[in-house]
Amino acid sequence: MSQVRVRFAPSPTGYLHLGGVRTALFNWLFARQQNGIFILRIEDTDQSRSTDDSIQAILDGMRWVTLDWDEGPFRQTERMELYRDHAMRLFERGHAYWCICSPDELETRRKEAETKGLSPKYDGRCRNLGLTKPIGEAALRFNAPQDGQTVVDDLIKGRVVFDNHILDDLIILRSNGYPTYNFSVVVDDALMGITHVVRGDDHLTNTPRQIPIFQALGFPLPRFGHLPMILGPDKARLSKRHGATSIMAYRDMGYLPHAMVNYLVRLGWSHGDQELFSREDLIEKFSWKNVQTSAAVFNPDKLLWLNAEYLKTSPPDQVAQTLVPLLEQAGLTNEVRAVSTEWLAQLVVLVKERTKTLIEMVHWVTPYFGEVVAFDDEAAKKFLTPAHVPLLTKLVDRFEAFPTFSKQEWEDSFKKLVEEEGIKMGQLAQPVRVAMTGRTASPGLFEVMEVLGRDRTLLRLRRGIEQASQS
RNA sequence: GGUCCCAUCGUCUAGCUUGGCCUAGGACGGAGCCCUCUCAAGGCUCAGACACGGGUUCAAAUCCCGUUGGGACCA
Repeated sequence: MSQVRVRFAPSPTGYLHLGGVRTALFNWLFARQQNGIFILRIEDTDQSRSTDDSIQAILDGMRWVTLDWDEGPFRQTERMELYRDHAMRLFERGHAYWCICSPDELETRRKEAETKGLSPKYDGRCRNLGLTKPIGEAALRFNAPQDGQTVVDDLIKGRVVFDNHILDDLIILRSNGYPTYNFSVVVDDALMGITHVVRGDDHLTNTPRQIPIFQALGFPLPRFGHLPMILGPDKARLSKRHGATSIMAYRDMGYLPHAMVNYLVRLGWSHGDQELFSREDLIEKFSWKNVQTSAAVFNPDKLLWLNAEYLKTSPPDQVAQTLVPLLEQAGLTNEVRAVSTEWLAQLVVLVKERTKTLIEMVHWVTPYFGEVVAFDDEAAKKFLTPAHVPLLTKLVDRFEAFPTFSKQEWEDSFKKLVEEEGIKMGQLAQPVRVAMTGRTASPGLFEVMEVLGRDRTLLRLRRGIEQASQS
């Protein structure tokens, strides 16, 4: 069998959305698994809606989720000659004819047919006129077969049969010389040697229109596969009104690209009960037969959970690295430069169990930069009062007796004080926590001290005592 | 309107090809308990589904037919 060649062919009419990424992902996985070729093709024939910004957004999005392509990006607007040549070839072989019906005429006739309860398809008026060259405004129509059936042996949906008499003589070249969608895809898929056309199932009913064109052009048929749609919570096709649907919006919200990929692949595909997949896992285990036939609702909660999983299990130094630009955005540029990458990784380890996104992580990590920390008003009001001064002072005195920081020794010393005072851990822990982090919620106290180091721990505790005695 | 696709917990899904192992499994979310210096994380437990109706069969979530309900495409 010849080499697998698949493609992802988005229209550049906006950002790259989640559904598109999933389609690209399935194609990419199949290509990688089969040692095939993955092609990126930009379907920008509809120039009125296509923009260069959108093309850039597609490339950026693909790169972010690291779906690399082997050929392309091709642009349809650079291939106009090919479409015209092949359209003319169909005309010369008698598979297409010129049609001089004006759009207005077609519209009125269509309505007439509809009121009579007939099918609204083209009535074939110009089919046998035998026009040899375009006279004024003329479109080229494909002479669609009307007998028999077209069978699609779909990779995902199985065998789907269409009666050919429903087929319309669709326009392949508009009167302005531009090809129509159904024609340009066929030409591209054929010329690019695509072996498996895998796209959204909104294209399933386009397939019987396209197959006869492949055949008339004398090209071999690719296999087809139609992926189910992604729906919003209201079961309507996922769109902007459901909130963020741009892949890049998720980067900005602090999601990890691997978490996105893991989530998206499980939306419509499964491998038993497995939820977490490495890239290698996916390439190895992916198969069309485990792709779901029905549409799936996008579930932000599960995505969030997955992101948290990836935050917890990814190598801390890598997480730290992706966190740096976000810290800089948060105004911590100088602070970040002042510390080592090892220390940043240590910070990630400190907070990763408590955060679900990189944005949350930024928030959790900020107290550990700089010498001193800003106290949260509520927290200080509750836990740094004059009543807390004696106890905190005792603790600092004991800590200062240690020439160096030792997690075990400091923790023992802390617990001993608690015991001697006959109080509960929390009664001392909370004031200490607020003094060190400015907040009432933080990682374990002694982990925090470890990250802060002896000097900063003592400095912050003293500052806490100052604050407490002043309030 | 026509054609096509789809239908298991709230959601993602396993199971359906090759009926019995299904008193339907897992995950997210929810509830509760445990752990605990706070917040998390983690552990354990619970609630929660085969759209409906007919067949076929000793036996159907699984096969067939229909109904209903979603969706897509064609304009």
